[in-house]
Amino acid sequence: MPTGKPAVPSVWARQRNKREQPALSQDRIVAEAVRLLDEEGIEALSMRSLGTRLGAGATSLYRHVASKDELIELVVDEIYGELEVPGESGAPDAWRESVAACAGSLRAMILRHPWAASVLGQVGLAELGPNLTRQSERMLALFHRAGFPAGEADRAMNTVIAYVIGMTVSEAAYLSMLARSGQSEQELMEGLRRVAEEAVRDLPLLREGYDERAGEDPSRLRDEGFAYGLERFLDGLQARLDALGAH
Amino acid sequence: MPTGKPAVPSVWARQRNKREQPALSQDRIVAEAVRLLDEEGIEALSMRSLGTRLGAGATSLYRHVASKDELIELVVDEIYGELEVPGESGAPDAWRESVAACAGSLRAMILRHPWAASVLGQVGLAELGPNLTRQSERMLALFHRAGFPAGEADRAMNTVIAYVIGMTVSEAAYLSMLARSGQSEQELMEGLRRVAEEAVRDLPLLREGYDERAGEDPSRLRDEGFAYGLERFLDGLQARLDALGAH
DNA sequence: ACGCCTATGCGAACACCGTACGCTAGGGTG
DNA sequence: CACCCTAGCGTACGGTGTTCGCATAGGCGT
Repeated sequence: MPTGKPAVPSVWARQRNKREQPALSQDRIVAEAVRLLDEEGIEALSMRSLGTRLGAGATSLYRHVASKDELIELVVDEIYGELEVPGESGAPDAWRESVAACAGSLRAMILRHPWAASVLGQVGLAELGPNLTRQSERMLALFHRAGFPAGEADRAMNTVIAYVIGMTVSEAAYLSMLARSGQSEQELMEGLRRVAEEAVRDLPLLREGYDERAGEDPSRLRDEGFAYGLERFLDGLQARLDALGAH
Repeated sequence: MPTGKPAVPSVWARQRNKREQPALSQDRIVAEAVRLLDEEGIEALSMRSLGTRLGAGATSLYRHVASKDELIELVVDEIYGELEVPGESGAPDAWRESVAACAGSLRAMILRHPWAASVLGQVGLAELGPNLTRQSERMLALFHRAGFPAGEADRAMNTVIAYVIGMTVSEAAYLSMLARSGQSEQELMEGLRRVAEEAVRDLPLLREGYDERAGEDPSRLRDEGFAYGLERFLDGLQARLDALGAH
C-alpha cells in the first residue's frame, strides 16, 4: 500500500513542534544559508542540504521562501546588511575618506563571502532588498554632502560601486578557484606560471608583469592593486568637484 | 537481454560519419553554445539541448570538452575574441581615446551577450584563454605607450577593466531581468516604482533620483552613466600620468 | 586485401537537483 | 467540542551533469 505512512511523529519532532519557536522562519533559513555558503561554497547550497542543516525536510523551506532564486536574493540582501557606511562625519571634505571606507567595507564584505561573486551577476543591483536600499541612501548622502549635484551624485556612486564590485568579484573568483584547487597560492601560481609560460612567451608585456610580481606577497599585491585604482578614481571625482566648484 | 541494441546506425548517421567533417569538434561546439546562449539565455544551456542543436547525443560532447565548466570557460574566451583593441595608433597621447574605445568595446560585447554577466563571476579573469591573453597584451601596450611605468600599467589596466565589467554586468543583469519579466521597460519601471515607493518614502535622496529620471530614455541614461564614470576614471589616470611626468 | 587499433559517437544508468502536490498533526478560535 | 488554518514532510516528476561500456568506422601496418 503506497499511501504514505502516517509520517510517524517522533517524540523529538513533536517536542520541537510543540513550543520553543515556529522552528523554521525566513530569518533562520537565510542566516543558515549564509553560514552554509561561507563554509562550503555555492555548489553545496541545495534545498536538501540546507533543510538538513536546519533539521527539516527539504520541501519545508518552501513554506517560508518562494523558490531558490528568491532565497538567493534574500541572502544577498542579508550580506549587504554587513556594509558599514559612515554617517554624518562633520567635515564635508572628509568625503574622500568616507567613500574609501565604504569601498573598503564593500570589498571586505565580498571577500568574506566569496560565493557572492558567482551570484552578484545573476541578482544584480536590480532587486532592491531593504538592506541594499538603506545602504544606498546612506552612501548617496556621502556624495551629496561632498558637493555633487542631485543628478550627478548617483552616477558618481554607481561608478565607484561598479569599480569595487568588478575588482573584487574578480579577486573572489580567483580566490575560490584557489580554494577549489586545494593547492597553496605559491603552488598554484607556480603551476599557472608553467602553464602560461609558453602562451606568454611572445607576449612580452604580460611576461614582464609576471616576472616582476614573482616573489611578492599575493595578498598584499591584491590590496595595493585595489587601492591604486580607487585612488585614481577618487582623483577623478575630486577633479570633477573642483570643476563644479569653479563653475 | 538488457545489453544494448546495436545502436542501429541509420543511413544518415553513417553518411554523416563517413565524410564531410569529424562532425563534432570543440570549435563547432563552442560556436553553437554561444549561439544558443545568445538566443535562449543561460538557463537554456544544457549538455542535452546543446547536443540536440548539433544533431548529436548529449554525451558525445564529452569527447571534445571535459565538462560543462570547461565549456563555459571556452565560451567566455570565445567572446573575448570579439573585443576590438586599437593597435599602434601613432600619437602616444591618443591613449585616452584608445582606452575609451576599448572600454566601449568591452561593454558592447557584454551587452551583446548578456548571459556573460552571470558567468563572468564564476570564471573570473583567472582562467586565461588564448583570446583573453592576446587582448590583454594589446591593451597593456596601450597603457605602456601612454607612459605608465612597467609596474603600474597592469594596475591601471585592471582598474579600468574592473570598472567596465562591474558597470556592465549590473546593466546586463538588469536587462536580463527585464527580458525575463516580459514587460516593456516602461511597464517594468512603473512597477518597480510602485513597489519601491513605500520603501523609498523615507529615503529622500533615492526618491529624488527616481523622480528625476522618470521621463528619460533609459537606454540613453545607461550610456551616459557609463560614460560619466569612465571620464572620471580617465581623468584620474591622466592626473597620475602628469604627476609621473613631472616626477 | 585483410585485420587490428584508435578515435568517435551514443544509449543506459546514476546521483542529484528544484519543486508541485497532497497528506498529517496540532494549536487557535468559534 | 468541531472547525480551520498553518507548518512540516514524504513522495514523485522531470530535468541535470557525468560515467561507463559498447558499437562503429577510418587509417595503418602487414
